[in-house]
Amino acid sequence: MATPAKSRLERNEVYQRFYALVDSIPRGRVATYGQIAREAGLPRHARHVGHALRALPPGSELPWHRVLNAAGRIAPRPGGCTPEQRRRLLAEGVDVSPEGRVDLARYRWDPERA
DNA sequence: CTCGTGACTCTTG
DNA sequence: ACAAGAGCCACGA
Repeated sequence: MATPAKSRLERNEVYQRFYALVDSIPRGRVATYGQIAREAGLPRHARHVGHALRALPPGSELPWHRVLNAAGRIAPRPGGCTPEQRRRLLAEGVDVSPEGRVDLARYRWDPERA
């Protein structure tokens, strides 16, 4: 068997942890995929955060738009919802360049600091 | 199970 | 600042 049931359950738990972390990003702040993975106790699992967010239903309440890549850019994705992510961030007071770049030094969420 | 792909990241040049 | 290569590992065919 390539995928034991136990692994699937664990994956689900990991996803829930990612969702909880993303959900705790304050309004007007942003975080990176790698950062979320680290906070979840899984360093170098940045891609898994991407997978988790990709599996999110369209009408989700989760603030997925507050998650950017390590370069402080809106992650390009096949869906084509990138413009909407930029729009949502702007609506929260996050300055996003037309190219989708955000100043992480200014907007990065620091769980320790608040 | 193998293989290709990817909402990633880091290091080099 | 950008491009290329390597590392990482789950997902879907």
